[in-house]
Amino acid sequence: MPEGPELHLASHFVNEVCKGRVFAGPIVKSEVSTKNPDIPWPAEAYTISATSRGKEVRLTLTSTDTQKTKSKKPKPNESINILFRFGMSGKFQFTAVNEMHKHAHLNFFTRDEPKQVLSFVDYRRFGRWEVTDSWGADRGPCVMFEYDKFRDNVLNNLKNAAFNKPICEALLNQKFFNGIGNYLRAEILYRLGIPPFEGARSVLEPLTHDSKVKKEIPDILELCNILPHEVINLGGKGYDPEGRSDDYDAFASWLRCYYNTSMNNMVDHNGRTIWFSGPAGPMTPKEEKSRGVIKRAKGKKYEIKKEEENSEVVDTKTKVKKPSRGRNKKSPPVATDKPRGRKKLKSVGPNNDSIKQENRGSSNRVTRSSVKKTVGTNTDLKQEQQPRTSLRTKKRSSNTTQSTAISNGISSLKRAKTSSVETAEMPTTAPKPKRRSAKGH
DNA sequence: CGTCCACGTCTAC
DNA sequence: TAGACCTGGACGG
Repeated sequence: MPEGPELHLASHFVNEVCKGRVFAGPIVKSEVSTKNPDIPWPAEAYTISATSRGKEVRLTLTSTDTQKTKSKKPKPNESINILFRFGMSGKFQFTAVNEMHKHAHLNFFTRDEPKQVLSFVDYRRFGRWEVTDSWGADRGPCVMFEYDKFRDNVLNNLKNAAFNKPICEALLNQKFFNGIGNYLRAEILYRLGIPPFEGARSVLEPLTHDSKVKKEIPDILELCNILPHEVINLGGKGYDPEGRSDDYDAFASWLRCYYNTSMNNMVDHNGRTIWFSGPAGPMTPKEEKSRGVIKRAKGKKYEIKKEEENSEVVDTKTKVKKPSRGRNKKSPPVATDKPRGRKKLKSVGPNNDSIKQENRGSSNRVTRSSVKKTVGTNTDLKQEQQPRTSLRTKKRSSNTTQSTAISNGISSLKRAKTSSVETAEMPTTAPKPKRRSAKGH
């Protein structure tokens, strides 16, 4: 659930399910959760509410005890805050006690029967929590709900080394772009036709002398606010591959670039995949690596599209060196499978020269990928075993999806100052996912 | 059964 | 700037 919109939706979800409910008893941590702290909270009864800021969610537990106890129990109205970061897979769920998720790592139980539980579920366990009243010290203002401060923080600090990097990498720096993640950076740059490896400073510098004149096209900082709000307003849970629910289609359709096989992708200097259209830009990594993707046609059967003309390809067999640094990619958020039939892409913005579209008609969904690597020069790598490793890539593309509901660029130009979301998300219960997603072969 | 990849940080060389 | 940290789905063999 992890980018700004998902964190915000999660806090909204917590507020919805906790409304009018009283919790009680020990807050239980899972056995395997060893890196995160226990939460000592001996209240007889308490309520739970939540707020979010960028990629963090804060739960506030407030005692509803009435007696001024003598012990160390909290006094009436006394509260504590627990700050959460979701890692790659964190989310909140509210279920019956007997339906607790296998990876529920921090659990808050209701006082009344039938007992239910608010759980922080995080199967990869990259998520973290701590008892603190402050937001992450190294994180900037929220791109969604502290827009003015966010904008000032960026434009007043362009000398910072963080902006020496390509714009696509600077966008993941939470010190300045708190709430932007991998899919949002791709969508933001795509809508403006900005090459991902254009220097961050050169992209942002012009905004410092912006005339207060009203612009037709939102600039990149405005999109950092607008796009997350668009996701919030879709009515679903935001990014959630597991959530093959009906409301996920809206999100899948909203994505125009990320994981869209008709787009290009490249591994950035931090090993993360950036999806884009058009030229990569001047700060493109030396060894341009892209990830391959295999799309699965409806029925099954996939095609591979590869390319990379020059450079030699290292075949998979030849493994390559070191354990990859944990970068990875997974299955599809899935590009929207669009109604095929020629569509015209539209990318908003000024220069959308790019946008290549070779979309012809078929539609497909992205699924896994394969690998290969294109090496410019030799640099061969060596391989070792070790835990996971990998390196190599391939590329392919196809069509599909694409602009989707092209609601044309910036649909909403308004930047909500406060939350306006509605619709709770998060299934109240999650039957175990289990086996593959339908579609038997 | 082995490889790759996934919405993100963290921290050691 | 590499790994580490984790689980698991989708593929390939």
